[in-house]
Amino acid sequence: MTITIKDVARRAGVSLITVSRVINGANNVRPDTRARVQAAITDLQFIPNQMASNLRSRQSNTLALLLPTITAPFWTTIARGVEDEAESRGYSVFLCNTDNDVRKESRYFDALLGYRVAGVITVPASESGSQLHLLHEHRMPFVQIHRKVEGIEADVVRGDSYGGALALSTHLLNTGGRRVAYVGGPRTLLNSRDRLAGYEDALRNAGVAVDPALIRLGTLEQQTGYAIVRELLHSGVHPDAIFIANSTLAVGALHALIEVGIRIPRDMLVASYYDDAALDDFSPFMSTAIQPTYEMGRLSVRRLFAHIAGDVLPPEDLILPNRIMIRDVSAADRASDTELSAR
Amino acid sequence: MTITIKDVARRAGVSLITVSRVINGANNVRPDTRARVQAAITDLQFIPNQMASNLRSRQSNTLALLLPTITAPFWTTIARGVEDEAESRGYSVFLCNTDNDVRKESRYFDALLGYRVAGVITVPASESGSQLHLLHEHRMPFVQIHRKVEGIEADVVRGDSYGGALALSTHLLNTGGRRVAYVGGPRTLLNSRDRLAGYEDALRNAGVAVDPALIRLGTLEQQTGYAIVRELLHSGVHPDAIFIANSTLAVGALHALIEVGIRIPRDMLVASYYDDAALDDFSPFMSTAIQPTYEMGRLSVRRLFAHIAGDVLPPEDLILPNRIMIRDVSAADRASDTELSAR
DNA sequence: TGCTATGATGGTAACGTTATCATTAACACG
DNA sequence: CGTGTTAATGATAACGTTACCATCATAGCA
Repeated sequence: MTITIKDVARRAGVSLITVSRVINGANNVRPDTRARVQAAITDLQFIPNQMASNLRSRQSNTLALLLPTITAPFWTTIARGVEDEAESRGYSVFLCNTDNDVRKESRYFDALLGYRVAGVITVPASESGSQLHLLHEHRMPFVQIHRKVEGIEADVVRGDSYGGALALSTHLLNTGGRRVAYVGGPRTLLNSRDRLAGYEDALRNAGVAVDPALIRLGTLEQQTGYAIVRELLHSGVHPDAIFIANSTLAVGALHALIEVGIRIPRDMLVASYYDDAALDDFSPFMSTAIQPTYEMGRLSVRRLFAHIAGDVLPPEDLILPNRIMIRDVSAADRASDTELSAR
Repeated sequence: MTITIKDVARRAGVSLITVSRVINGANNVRPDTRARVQAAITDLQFIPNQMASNLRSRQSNTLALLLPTITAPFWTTIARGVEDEAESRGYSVFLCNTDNDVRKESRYFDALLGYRVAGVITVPASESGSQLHLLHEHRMPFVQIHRKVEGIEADVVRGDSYGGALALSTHLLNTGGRRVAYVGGPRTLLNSRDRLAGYEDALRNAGVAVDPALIRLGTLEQQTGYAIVRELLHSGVHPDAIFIANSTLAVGALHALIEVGIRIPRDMLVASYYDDAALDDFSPFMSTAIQPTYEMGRLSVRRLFAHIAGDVLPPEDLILPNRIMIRDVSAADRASDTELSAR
């Protein structure tokens, strides 16, 4: 029914093996033989069966990429980086959407192991509950992006959360912030911890005491950002600046600020992690840290290929710098504003 | 090296076939035998080799989904629908990102044919240049979403562009619009044509002449929406309402309106196709048509499975209704506004 | 008791490709 | 001219699973 290598061989008047050699670009085939085989392949519209090839050769030219969701630019830009780098090496990418659900993630792990993909790049669905050890146990090469599962000794590629938070927090302090609030994710996430540490160190470096009342942590949802900022404004702690450590939280936070009529940067200095360039217009006077998502994707593939090639590399934290965009007014501009701490 | 069905069989004291039966849920295995095999599978952490299984059974439990890009909610919501429906039937989905590039798309077609996936769901990269006939020639079942390739007689699942455009245009006319402009995509796209037809019929139904000067078509980019609206405002045709037939164009168009200081709906009635719910706040007074992306994904999988099952169905256009959100002020409110056609 | 129907299990070949080794021809060299 | 070396090609087995058919035990029934 379907065309096989056998049909091609018969038509070209050679053996199966010679066809196989042509397909795989072996160099020990006479040019005219190669041409005859190529012609037969074209004539018959032959497309080699990857299943059979992978089975026999015990190899695969497919990678898998697991992402928490494919509806946010942060993740999809990573996917672009992964795909481009993989494609340049002749590999296809199996894209999987975990929805941050460790059970869905586990099902994908099973499927990927079943398909014997060459390697896996994953943003773990959870830093504590992910069954990443499954991959280890089956000797499946893998690289983590952005998150790091506890107890797993393996590579992680991620942005420099500590550095980004330090830079933005320092900037807020330099431009007049004196009571700088922190709105961020839970301590259970590596990047959230690092960002909090960057914030705290910025305060310490500036000789400003860390006030626990100004530090608000919550889940990484828009709703949460909104709720936290509303509470912050009504709690009587009177922040004059806010550092928001996550892009999704920031959207909610900005809504809360706008709703109450707070003007940025006149009434409140704001700096934030911000991963969706499309939303830039939303916040023209907010300094931001942007993660190198595309590069994270590419680097993780490069690292993965080293493992696939069999290189024995000690597990590493590969940290890429964030892009810091300074966009609010200078301290001088703001100092002239008498409504400084009105709220 | 890797664990195979053979190892499981030896450990459980049964033949290969019995293990295979257990894996595939055959019902003619004694419960205690089944339990022994299950135990052996668990002990050995055996994961069946899908390559071998697919090769021998000439079947696959994998579908492919090709999308123009994965960085826009419109497409990714389709992906959700496809994945959910596929998963409920025990199928995995190979997600592919064509970037609207027919060459990239062709490479994916080759890969998918090579992997002998069970079927393909695709948003063609182009309605004229896509090599969709490749799938036909290789008897690969497929369903198109949103776009329809010329000369290909096959199913298409899409939103009711004509109906959506008719409804919104009619609404603009009903709420006081008299010179309703049309901003939309090129006539080369099926949905763009349908939307233009809906707009024109709305005018005809209302007894309003179609003025070519008010109809502006362009590429589906934000930039284009911006440029078109600026030109429209400076061209002297004085529209008092605009129907924007595409979500991406709408973002640019709104920027242009805001920039010039036009207030919606006071100075200009606006209605638009709008597929990104996240941007809703951007346009609180704009009526919108929202496409049933999730359902489009699910329906296309259901249709695809009918083909995979071997049902012979005549090619069909499966058109799903859009959700129409009416959100601008009423005609009465607006009529009292003396600045009606100031610009 | 003998016969058939049914359920449980197994043996062997096959899916379409590539790994491994073998074979042949061509050629260089002393 | 014989020998060794290399290039081109082929034969066969194997990858890990399932299709197909066979076998055997058990039970039901006349």
